[in-house]
Amino acid sequence: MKLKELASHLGLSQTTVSRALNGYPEVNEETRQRVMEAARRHDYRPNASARRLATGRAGAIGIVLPTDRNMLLDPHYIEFQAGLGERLLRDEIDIVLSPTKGSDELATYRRMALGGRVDAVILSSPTVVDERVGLLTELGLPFVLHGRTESHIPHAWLDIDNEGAFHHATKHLLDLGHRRIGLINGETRHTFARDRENGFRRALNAHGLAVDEAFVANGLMTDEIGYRITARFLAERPRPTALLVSSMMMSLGAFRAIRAAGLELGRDVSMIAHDDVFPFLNPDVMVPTMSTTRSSIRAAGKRVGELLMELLVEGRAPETIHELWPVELVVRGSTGPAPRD
Amino acid sequence: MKLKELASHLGLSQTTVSRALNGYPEVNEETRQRVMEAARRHDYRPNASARRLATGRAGAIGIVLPTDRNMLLDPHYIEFQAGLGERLLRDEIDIVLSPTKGSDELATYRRMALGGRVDAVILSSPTVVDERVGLLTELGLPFVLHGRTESHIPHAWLDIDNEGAFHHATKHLLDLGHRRIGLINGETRHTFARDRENGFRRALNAHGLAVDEAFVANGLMTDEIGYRITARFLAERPRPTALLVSSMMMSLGAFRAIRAAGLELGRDVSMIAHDDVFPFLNPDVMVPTMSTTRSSIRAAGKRVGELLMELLVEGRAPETIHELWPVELVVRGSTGPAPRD
DNA sequence: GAATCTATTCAAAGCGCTTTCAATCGGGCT
DNA sequence: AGCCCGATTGAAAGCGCTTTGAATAGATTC
Repeated sequence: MKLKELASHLGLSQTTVSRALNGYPEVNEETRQRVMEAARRHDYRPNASARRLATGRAGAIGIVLPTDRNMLLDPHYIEFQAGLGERLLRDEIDIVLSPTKGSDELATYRRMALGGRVDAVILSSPTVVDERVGLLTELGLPFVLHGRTESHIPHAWLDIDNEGAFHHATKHLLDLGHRRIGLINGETRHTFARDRENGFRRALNAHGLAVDEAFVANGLMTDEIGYRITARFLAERPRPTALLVSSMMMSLGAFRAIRAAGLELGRDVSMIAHDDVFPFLNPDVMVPTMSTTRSSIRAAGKRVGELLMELLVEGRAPETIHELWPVELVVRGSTGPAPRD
Repeated sequence: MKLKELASHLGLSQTTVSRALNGYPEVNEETRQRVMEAARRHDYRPNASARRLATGRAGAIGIVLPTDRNMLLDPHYIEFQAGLGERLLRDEIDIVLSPTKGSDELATYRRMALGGRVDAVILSSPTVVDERVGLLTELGLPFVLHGRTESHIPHAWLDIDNEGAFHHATKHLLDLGHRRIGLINGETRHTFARDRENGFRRALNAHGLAVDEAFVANGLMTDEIGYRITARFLAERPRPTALLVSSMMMSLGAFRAIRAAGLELGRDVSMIAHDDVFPFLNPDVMVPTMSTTRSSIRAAGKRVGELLMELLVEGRAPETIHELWPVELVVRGSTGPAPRD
């Protein structure tokens, strides 16, 4: 069923039917009801491509999906998407995933912009200096950055307070008497990793402590890397009495390494991990329960969707969109007072 | 830059330029080169909507994404998507995610089909009786089912041999002398869960053993549920000496429960978990290493993408597409001989 | 030299919508 | 009666691309 047919069925012009369906005010209310009813009865759906072509709007927002194994292809993505989708659903906006090989990433953004497949894109896991911001600005494709990057170009972003979170967490450990604290972080090129490290260092410095570089490590946020780094840390003498871990996934590995070293989490070694709140990994039911800095990545996705709509529909200026979310510290069983030497 | 402009730039008609770019044979080779070169220089990209409208093809395939927390919103999804994307990338096919609330799922498929946003869809995690197959067939929207469902309607599917995998795993445990084996499975409505249970039961029966229903449990495949079910199993007397677990995520919880009960994995209790091969969770580096039934969900995604293209481009008949992948059993450290009573 | 191919190019007609610009019809006003 | 106005509806022009049906020019055939 297309518009034309529907219109002739009703004995109306396409114009009127189109207007009625799209909520234009100049349509007689009675006519509108008739049109709506007929549309429902015939299960009419406007053809997406035609509508897009006519309006110039794509009705979709894009996410470039790097398919390389070691990109951020992990639960973070899907949770974020779920939140985003939750919001976009309301306006029947689709999410277009454009798979890409790592090296072609920029080209893929270019393709998206020029091809008119999407009205805007989401940028995730930015690096400290992220060229995507410049590219998209140049291409004129609206975007919201989830995270932050150093750029003089004004743009919309939403980030959590990584610096503050890890500062807070570190301070908490210091207050518990810990003096040798290890940082198990994501890859250095990512802004969030740098920010977390900054928070960590600031807290130590404020306490008059130097950072032991042997206890700062970065890597992919996987179970395995978490295990390796922790094992390495615990082999040092003296070893750290507390660990700050950038992801729950890594903390799983860290946990194993602690046990493998014959130590007990929460007593011999304390740990605080950053929790993005995954439905399948609950720090509350771990044994011992895991202390975390917590911020729902799903909620962030939802909010980013909202901001995107403001950008697109209400024409809000990108440079007015800067949101920094506070991160709460949830103290649970994996943190305790520093053991006596 | 649009086609019209590019054409007038070149002093050619839109027709010729369009043909040159799309590889039609009736274009002079020299002309084609000129066109290609100009297109590159001007960074020309055909407008996706216009092309879709003209050809009737959407150049995208759809995935309905249930945003409810307790649907399959977990790492399985993203890994599958990554594999799918890897393949679709080659043909510049997009993946359109249509977020939906659980209850509106069917309506979302309907919307996708009628709106012409996608050329086909992927169906994931089917239930034993899955109404989506009927709906899509009726709507005439091509699809490939990842998994299986009971349906008299011919359709394309790719599944792993869940029955065989768990039969094999159970048999292996029996051979090691285990007699009380627990099954920690996904939700019963999913076909894969039913198939795995069937494999489990068949192996026990073939061995002349009755299934102890107290040792069969189903639930969401999360860390937490894995923990709870295992704790319950281990509280029984006599308790099971081996566990069959439907996901690595659950096995993490199971592992904790085993330890919490003061038991040792691989000695007091054996475990075999199903591994979908996540990059962030490696059974080889766990302590002890985890025995698994292994099948890469990412590889499945890639293959489904391939099948989709055969369906769409080559016009292969859906009913000729039935792939059942064997699942390998990888014996590692978490399985050992049954302890003496 | 006329007729027939062959290779190449083009004009124009859609694809199914939205939107501009006009047209129509009563009623209200002067 | 004649004119203006608000409310409602329509005809037609695009949106940027693909594709059909023709046209053109040079090559080949008889």
